[in-house]
Amino acid sequence: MAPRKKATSVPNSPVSMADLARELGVSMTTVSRALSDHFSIGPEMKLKVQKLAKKYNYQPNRMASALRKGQSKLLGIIVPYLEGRFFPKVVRGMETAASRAGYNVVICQSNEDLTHERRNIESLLSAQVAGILVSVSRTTDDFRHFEKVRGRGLPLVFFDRMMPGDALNAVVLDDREGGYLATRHLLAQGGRRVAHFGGLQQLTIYRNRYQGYRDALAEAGLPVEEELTYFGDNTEEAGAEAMRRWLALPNPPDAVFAAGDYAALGAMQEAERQGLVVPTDMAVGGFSNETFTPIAKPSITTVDQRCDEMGQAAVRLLLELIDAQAQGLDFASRQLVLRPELIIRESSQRLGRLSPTPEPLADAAVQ
Amino acid sequence: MAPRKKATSVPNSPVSMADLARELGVSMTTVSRALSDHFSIGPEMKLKVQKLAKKYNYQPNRMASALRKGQSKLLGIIVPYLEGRFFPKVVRGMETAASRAGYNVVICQSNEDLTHERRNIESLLSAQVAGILVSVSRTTDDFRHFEKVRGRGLPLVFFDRMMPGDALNAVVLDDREGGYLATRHLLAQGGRRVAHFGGLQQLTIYRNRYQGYRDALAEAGLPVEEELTYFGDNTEEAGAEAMRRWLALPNPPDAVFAAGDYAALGAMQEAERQGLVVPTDMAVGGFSNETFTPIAKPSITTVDQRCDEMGQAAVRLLLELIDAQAQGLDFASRQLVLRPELIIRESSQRLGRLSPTPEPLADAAVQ
DNA sequence: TTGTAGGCGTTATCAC
DNA sequence: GTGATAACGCCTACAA
Repeated sequence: MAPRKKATSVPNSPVSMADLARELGVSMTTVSRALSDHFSIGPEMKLKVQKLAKKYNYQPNRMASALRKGQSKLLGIIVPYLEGRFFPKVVRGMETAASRAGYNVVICQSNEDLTHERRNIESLLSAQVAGILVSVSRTTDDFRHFEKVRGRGLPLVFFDRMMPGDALNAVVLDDREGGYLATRHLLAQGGRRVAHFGGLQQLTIYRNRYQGYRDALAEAGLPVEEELTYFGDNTEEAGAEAMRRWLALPNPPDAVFAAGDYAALGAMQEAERQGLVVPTDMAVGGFSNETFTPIAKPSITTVDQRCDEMGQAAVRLLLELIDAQAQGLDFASRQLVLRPELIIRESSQRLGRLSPTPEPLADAAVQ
Repeated sequence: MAPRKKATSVPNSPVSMADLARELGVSMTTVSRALSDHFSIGPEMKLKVQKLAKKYNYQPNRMASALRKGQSKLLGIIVPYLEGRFFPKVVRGMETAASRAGYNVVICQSNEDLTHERRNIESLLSAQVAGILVSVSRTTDDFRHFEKVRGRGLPLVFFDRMMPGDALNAVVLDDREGGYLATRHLLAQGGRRVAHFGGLQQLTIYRNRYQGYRDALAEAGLPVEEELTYFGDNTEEAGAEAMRRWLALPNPPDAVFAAGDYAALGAMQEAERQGLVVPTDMAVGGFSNETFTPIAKPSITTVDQRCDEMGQAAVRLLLELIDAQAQGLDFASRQLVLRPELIIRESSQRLGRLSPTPEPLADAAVQ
């Protein structure tokens, strides 16, 4: 039996196509077609149906439609976490783009954990999402769950962090370019010995930022010195620890490019604790344009990741895939690469003047 | 006909209960019951079914189940926006609690706009969510769309910002208490004339923070002076503007409690630009514990909103409502009030010592 | 303890 | 142009 409550207990019970059909004395087919603007329905009939639908505030039952079509109006999103600035901003862009196209987004967090990530995939498959957007967990070294998604013919788009391979759809930042721009800038500001705080090298994004660093050094004819590189988690403590090691060297660096803003901040603070002046004695550049970077004193030079664009682009790509698949077309896999933006602030500016008024925060919010 | 692709194009096509039933030579009923651990099924049969389900990696089609039961495993969330620290953190807590209970969350942004909010509601109703969590848009002054949700018998929980009325389920912060604690602290630090930067007074949260401010003044036997209050958006510029006005007074304040951290920061920076020393000449307290507050120099005293708890508590309340409704029980509406936490930092500490080492960032993240 | 059958709301196919 | 009907996958009242 239908588990729905009696009409008495639920006054505004949802209206179904059958209700409209009955009231108009036509068949459900007609109603369905009129609502989806099918060509075979006469214009005056269409109008009648649509007016009644509006009157009763008819909302199609998406579950029923999804069941019938094997295709819902839901997009699944898997992010490693929802802290910091990056992922919330990307998700924000995704939700905006999705809702413009009449889709809703379902969010899952993998907590940087493979097991969670697998469960997230199952859960989204079970929810019959029309496609999945995923930024791969840091600890993921087995990618069969993603293969399974593709095996089911479900469109899949990676963003920011992708699995290895070529035949993938993805939207990523040109992290190498970001590392290159930041390092070149530090060199241009008179850096002679530029150190690098690198993220964990399992993640492509961090390998690429490191590569950009090396490219910039190579371009300047400088060697990559092992003692000037440190790899760790992007945290203040790790950044401070790296700086302590560097300052204990016989020939310490005079600039540092950190692959993350938290590490940059920690390194900067440690340098100041040890009596150095930033940027004069030690220029600092970070990565991610975290909310605090324009506020820190000195404000921190960093690389912006175009979060919103990334989210919107990923959704657009996914919707194209869904469309193509609905039409039975083959779709060559595509990788979009967004260009990062170097944001120069006080922590790296040795030459030229500092801007007299600090720039306003990008993220100002009312809450 | 079934719109699904042929088996050749989709090798790992999803397995249905009918498939399992056929393979085992039993009825779908048996399979269905075995999978939901129904008492009427023998243990060895249960085992057989569950093993086969595992073998084929059977995932129930939630759309079908939802359609049948009139009840999905989706929770709808409406937030005004996904920027800043607060809402992403709350959503994070919601997703965590929801996924523990086997639910997925669907996110919508209202962009602080009534029209969007109405559309969000329609969209979630259409998606057949099992319940809705909403933080009301700032511009919303018509609440019929929420009444409609309740009219449909769909559980509704407000968080942080609720609509007016009593018979509501909600999880909110005790904003009055937060304002009171912050102001009392500023007075205890020797503030004689404490100013207040207030948010837009349409929102209850800001009215309550203002009320807390007045309560603390009253307790200290001080009057509320109109020239010491300023209302505006929580932005750096507005904070700076307020401070400019106050410093132009014949008898300027020596402390300020801002209902938002961005305004607190702006006010603090403006005071420093005018040559005052924070906290000695001007003590500053904010609200929200934004990511930048521990990093600013001086670090900013603020009120933490227990975001994660709020998200989790809201989901727990919603799930209770869903449960109660499934059992046909009546559920007295309930309002949970979370106690805020005053976080004392450098911007307000005139007495006692400043902590020698700055605390680590709460939000350190790897991205 | 297990099976049969009907229906949730929508849409695609076929017939008129 | 329009209508009747079957099916999507699951759940459950009822029968056996």
